[in-house]
Amino acid sequence: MKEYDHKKIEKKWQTLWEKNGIYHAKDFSKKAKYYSLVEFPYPSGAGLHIGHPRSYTGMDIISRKRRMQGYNVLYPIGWDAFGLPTENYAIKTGKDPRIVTKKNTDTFRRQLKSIGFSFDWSREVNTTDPKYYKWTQWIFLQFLKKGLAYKAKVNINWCPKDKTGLANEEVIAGCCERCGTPVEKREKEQWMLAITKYAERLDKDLDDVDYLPQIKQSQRNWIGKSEGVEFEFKTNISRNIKVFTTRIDTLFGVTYVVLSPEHSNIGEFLVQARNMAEVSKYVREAKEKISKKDLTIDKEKTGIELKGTKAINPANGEEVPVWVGDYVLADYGTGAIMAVPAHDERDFEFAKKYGIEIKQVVMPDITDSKNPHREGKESTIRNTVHIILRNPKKKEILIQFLKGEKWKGINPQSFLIGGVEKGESNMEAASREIKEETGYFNLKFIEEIPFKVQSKFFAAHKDVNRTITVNTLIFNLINEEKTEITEDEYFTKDSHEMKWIPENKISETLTTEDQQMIWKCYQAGKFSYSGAGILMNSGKWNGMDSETAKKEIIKFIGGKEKTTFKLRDWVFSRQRYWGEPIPVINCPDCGLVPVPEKDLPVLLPKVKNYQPTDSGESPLANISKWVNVKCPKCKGQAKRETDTMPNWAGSSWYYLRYTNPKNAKAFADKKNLKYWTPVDWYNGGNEHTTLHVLYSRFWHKFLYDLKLVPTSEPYKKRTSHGMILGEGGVKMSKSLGNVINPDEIVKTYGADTLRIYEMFMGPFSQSVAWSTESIIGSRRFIEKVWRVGLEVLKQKNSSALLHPSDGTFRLQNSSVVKLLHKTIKKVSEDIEEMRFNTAISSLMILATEMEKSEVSIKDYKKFLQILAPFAPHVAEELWTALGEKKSIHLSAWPKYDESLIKDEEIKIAVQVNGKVRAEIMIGADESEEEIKNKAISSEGVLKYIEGKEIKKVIYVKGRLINIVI
RNA sequence: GGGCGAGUGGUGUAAUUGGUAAACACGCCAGUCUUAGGAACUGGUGGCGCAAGCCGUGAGGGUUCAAGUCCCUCCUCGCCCACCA
Repeated sequence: MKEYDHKKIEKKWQTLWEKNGIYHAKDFSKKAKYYSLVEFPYPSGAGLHIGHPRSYTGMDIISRKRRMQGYNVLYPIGWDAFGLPTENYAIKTGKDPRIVTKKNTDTFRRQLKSIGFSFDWSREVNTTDPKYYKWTQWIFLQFLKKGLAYKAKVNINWCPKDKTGLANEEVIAGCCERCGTPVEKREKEQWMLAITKYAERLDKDLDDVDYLPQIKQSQRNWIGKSEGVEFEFKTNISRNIKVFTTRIDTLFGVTYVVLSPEHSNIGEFLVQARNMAEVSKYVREAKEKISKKDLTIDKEKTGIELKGTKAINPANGEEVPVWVGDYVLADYGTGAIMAVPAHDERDFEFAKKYGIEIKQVVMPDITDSKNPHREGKESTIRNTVHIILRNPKKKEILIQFLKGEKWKGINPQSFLIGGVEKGESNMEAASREIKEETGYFNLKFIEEIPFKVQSKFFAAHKDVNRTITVNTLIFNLINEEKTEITEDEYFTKDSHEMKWIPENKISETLTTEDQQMIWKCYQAGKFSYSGAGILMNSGKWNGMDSETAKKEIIKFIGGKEKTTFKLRDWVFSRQRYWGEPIPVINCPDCGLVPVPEKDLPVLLPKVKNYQPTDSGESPLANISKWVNVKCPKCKGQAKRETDTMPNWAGSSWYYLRYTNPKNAKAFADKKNLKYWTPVDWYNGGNEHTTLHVLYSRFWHKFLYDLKLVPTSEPYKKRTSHGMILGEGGVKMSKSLGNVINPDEIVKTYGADTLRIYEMFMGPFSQSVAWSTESIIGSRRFIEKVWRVGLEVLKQKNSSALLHPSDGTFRLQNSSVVKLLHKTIKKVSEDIEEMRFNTAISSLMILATEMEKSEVSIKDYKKFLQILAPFAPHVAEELWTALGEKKSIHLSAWPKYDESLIKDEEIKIAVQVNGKVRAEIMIGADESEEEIKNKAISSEGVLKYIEGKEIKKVIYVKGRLINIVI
């Protein structure tokens, strides 16, 4: 053994590990099981992305550590191989996607193996394998049986470029997630999965899983649960209007009702309107606009009144006008709303635009600091400006500026330059200073300018923290050393709305006045208030708080309490070739007939042309031999369903298949599922938290209800990793030419270096920019480990240096041993928290120390063991060179010795008034008194405290001493 | 507009959760080795200052013996969602 030759070593061990099957998970082993999972990759033609190994190494480290801790670990891998890129490639080249997929998975497999992941390759799955998708189809049939898969004519999101329907989740800002083309709305018959039936549970059960808080939050937001009331407005025409609201307490403030242009019964309403022609025209145009969903168009709300139609408020019998407006969504709630402009910002905007009445019915509680008031609209209020200046140089500029003409109308009330004097509040100091400097203080100008009322106003003065903040605009001007501002600068929308926010944290006296002003503005209808409060103008409910009033009013009008969700049913069909065929037969007599289970899988036939059709049918529709079948029920002529499933289908249950991948009788045997599920730890990309994770939780719950899986949740714990960006922090992309090929890195630096580098480059959950320049550091570290290994080997071969009794090296340095045990502790803990970067840094420190001093074989081996999950090849090589026969990855994770972690002598810092002046050494069991005395009399400190009175001495155990004089 | 998160050396970042800011690594500088270049190793490397020392975690303020960390105001950036009644 001489040179560190990564190529030789890595190849050798990868082959041996595979041959010995050391990473194979054993079904039903008596050991405790541990199921760690990473998202299986989509095998694209570009090969493995440099980001893949990040997630995989992270979970590999955890899996390896678990094995060493004695668990029976399942760490599987497979291919999520159905999908558009492969299909598009097939269209372009005419190659069979099966062949393309085979080629791609071969590449991916080779690449993954070259990095030395401890996957159990014997359990590899592939979603495009008929033996796999047979069960995807089978699960679909169960959905169908339970009525959760259904066909419906829906307005779907249609991508004109990919020529396929998209789920809401696949539409990003109105564009196709894959190709960025603006999405159109098309009415089509589609297969749907009723995920909304599970919305409540998908939301609630998040309480019981260990997901990162952000992940839970975004799932919750996506599900979008909100509790409210559904009730009807009677009208003077033949049809009532059903609405949904979460703010029934504002019912008396309803001044109009709005229907969505896409409301299902819009036709009946418009024919009865006096201005029918106009309304129909509006509805047509609005629909058009919505269908384009072009987000570059301004989002101003538009609408038209249905002349002659009146809705009757069930609370007080008042008649209010009925409108059609494009800000009301057809597919949320009932497609119609009660509009309360005084208490809803959108209604407010609309009412202002069309001159509809605004009626306040909720009084904000302006003394309640916890008032959840959100935001208001433009209003007017006296402007006060408060300034603190620390820099005396800027003072002159400010004073000049204040004296300028432009500023005359809006004199600041106060500003502060030198700081607060004893016994003076900031306000007082400011008053004094401005008076001294400008003489302006006694002048009180009141100018009304628009501003945006903010919640802080209502919360204002409870917590009197007398901070006075610089008005940003002035501050900027001062910083730029200007003495004038132009008309434009002053009157830009920006400076008013964003910057002229009057200070709210000033004093009790001011805020009270402000509050009165706000109240006046509010009553004058200058802004809307959407928080809770006390009811007014609401008949017998006056004086009641919002929450109680809600309950009472529901009772009174007989509304139905209802929970709605933003989550929509899942559009499950795609008019594409490369997906699982939906196993259904359309019979003219029997209707939709499921393919009998014994006939599964419905194989995806070979076609000549993969091009999707403009009519929106899958290329499968052209294969008459495949399409035309006998109806399983009546044996008559029938046709196969030609839609395929989206690629989320196969990935919704793949983790179940790993437990029993070759089972031909079921998607997995119950015994296997019982042993292995749930997944103990699942790591994946952030982008999948609202799609894949939610979908698979839905499938899992469904299977749980059928008693086919033993747990109600699939994943016990979910974490996510950050992306790897290109050099300089931009996205890695072909067009930018900054894509890193993992093969190259493995070739020149080795798999261990790549693994160490990817784990060391930054916090695991955060995005980090790739830097080829920096990799060398990780390589140097491994070489250092190697050098130390060679030294240790020399010891082994010269027994003269060893104690015959226990084989420890004679010259062993006790501080290295201590460091080793500290490092074992730190690495063990860091791995659990996925703080791989700091774990590696402590391994680096230890390696450096070991190189400097002597280390025993025994201790060096412990070091190798904690290094092994990170750099498995080099650790294994050195481990065996030291005479071990069994793989290091099957050895027991080292324990640290508690007694070796404690230091007898600690270095602590001595501060005087918070500044470090000296360092002293103290014994671990010295008393506080002794330590304090030592600190006070230490050199370095004396000159600072000489002749001063010591007020206080603070001792922080094992850290520092602060002497206050 | 809403939600989540983040601002620390030339760079990636660390900081025992309020206790010596910059650990570890890249880069850079110097030295050793080398015909040379490179590699490797050793040392140095926040700013100002000859020095003692002072300043320093996006800006300003507050609380504290002590603030990167807590509180308030503001600015900037990233991600996700976006008329969800």
